[in-house]
Amino acid sequence: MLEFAILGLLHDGPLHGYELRKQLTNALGIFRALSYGSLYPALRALVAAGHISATAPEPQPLAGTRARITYQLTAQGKEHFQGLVREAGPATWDDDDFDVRLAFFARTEAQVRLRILEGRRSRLEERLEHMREAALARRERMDSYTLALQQHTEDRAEREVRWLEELITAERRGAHPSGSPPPREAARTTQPRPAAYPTSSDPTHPQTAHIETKE
Amino acid sequence: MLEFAILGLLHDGPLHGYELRKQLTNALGIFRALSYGSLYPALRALVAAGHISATAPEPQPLAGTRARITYQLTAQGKEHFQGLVREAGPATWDDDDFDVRLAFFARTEAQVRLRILEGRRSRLEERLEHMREAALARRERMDSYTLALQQHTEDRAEREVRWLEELITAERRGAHPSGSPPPREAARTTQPRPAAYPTSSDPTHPQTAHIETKE
DNA sequence: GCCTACATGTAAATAGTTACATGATTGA
DNA sequence: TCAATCATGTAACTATTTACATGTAGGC
Repeated sequence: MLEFAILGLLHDGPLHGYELRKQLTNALGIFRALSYGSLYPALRALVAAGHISATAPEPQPLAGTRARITYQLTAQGKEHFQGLVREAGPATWDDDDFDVRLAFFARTEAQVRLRILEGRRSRLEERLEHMREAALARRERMDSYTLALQQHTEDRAEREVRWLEELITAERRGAHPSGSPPPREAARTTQPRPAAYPTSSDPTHPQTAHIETKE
Repeated sequence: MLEFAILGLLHDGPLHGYELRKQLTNALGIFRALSYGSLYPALRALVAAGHISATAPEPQPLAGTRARITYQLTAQGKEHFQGLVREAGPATWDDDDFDVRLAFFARTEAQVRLRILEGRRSRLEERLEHMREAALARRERMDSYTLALQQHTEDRAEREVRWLEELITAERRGAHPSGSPPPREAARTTQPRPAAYPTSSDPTHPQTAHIETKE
């Protein structure tokens, strides 16, 4: 999940570790408090895998800073990310994963977006049902705090379902919510297409045209 | 966190593992999908530590079931739990921990309850501030999905702050006496409120916290 | 002189999951 | 016969945090 998020963020342009962390925790809100103890090893693993490349530490660092190492996505990394995006399965429907996926929806094909949104919705509805059953079963034995928590959790889930409903509707209309600017095209690819990958024998859906609805 | 939750649940009476898991996932909503792979080892560790005791597997299991092992809190376990409750520190302010703590508020002293509620609130407010700053900084580079996620996350946090505000107010009114014995069958629920949520997301309507000062 | 923000890293520990294995009973 | 629900458990793995270590530079 962390690697996915790093690749997704790096899609918008090169960044160094420290800044990457800030974006993941503050801007996107995913990863409440990501530690360097997980970030830096992850970055090195991605470099080793060839998904990202690292610049040598800056020879003359800016005033008040230490030399930084800037990471950027390779063509291979871009491919890899797209592969991960398409893999979206049941694991994607729960809390943390879903947020991360949604954060990079602009780089996700419409059909996958819809699958994720609907998967998330039914997951939430399932949970709501379970909660209500359980609540009924033990309603006499519940103190006011448990009850308050339960109701808040239910309320939150209901709200998210309604929100998802809106997103799904917008998606089906082929439009984007909030009348915001459409997802911009990806940054230029400096490398030509890689020749072949071992798993390319798997036939992908041919009708998946990368359609960006431009208003 | 898991051990804390087990001890907390067992406070209400003995349970066997399978049922314990159901309560932790469905009823309390904490632990999205707790696996037996963590539950059973945790139970054994608690037994080894003397915090809970296990009955021998039932000689004659009920129809359609396998022999069960029932666990119950020991006096020592009760003490230990109270110790953990009082330890509530900054780690308690974030998402998962907070829910678990709140779930066992009925067994928590008033002053600790207030500390947790206020800690959680300021944590959320801090997060909101970070998010808004970050959003401002990169608002031109944000696609509609990122924006939608951000707004939903903000909205959720704001709502939780308001909810906490209510809980804190109720707490300050002295709704629950300090160091009181656990309200075993306490908190007569006024109304389960079936599905009476407003259909439109009306931000002006504050969600009523169900901390009824049952006295 | 110390604290904060910037910047990168490692080793050990922790908390949990996944996949597996067993086994009884009920109902389609 | 097959799936589902109930019920307990183990071993291997994964992801992530914590605590530590190093270093620069500006402001109080």
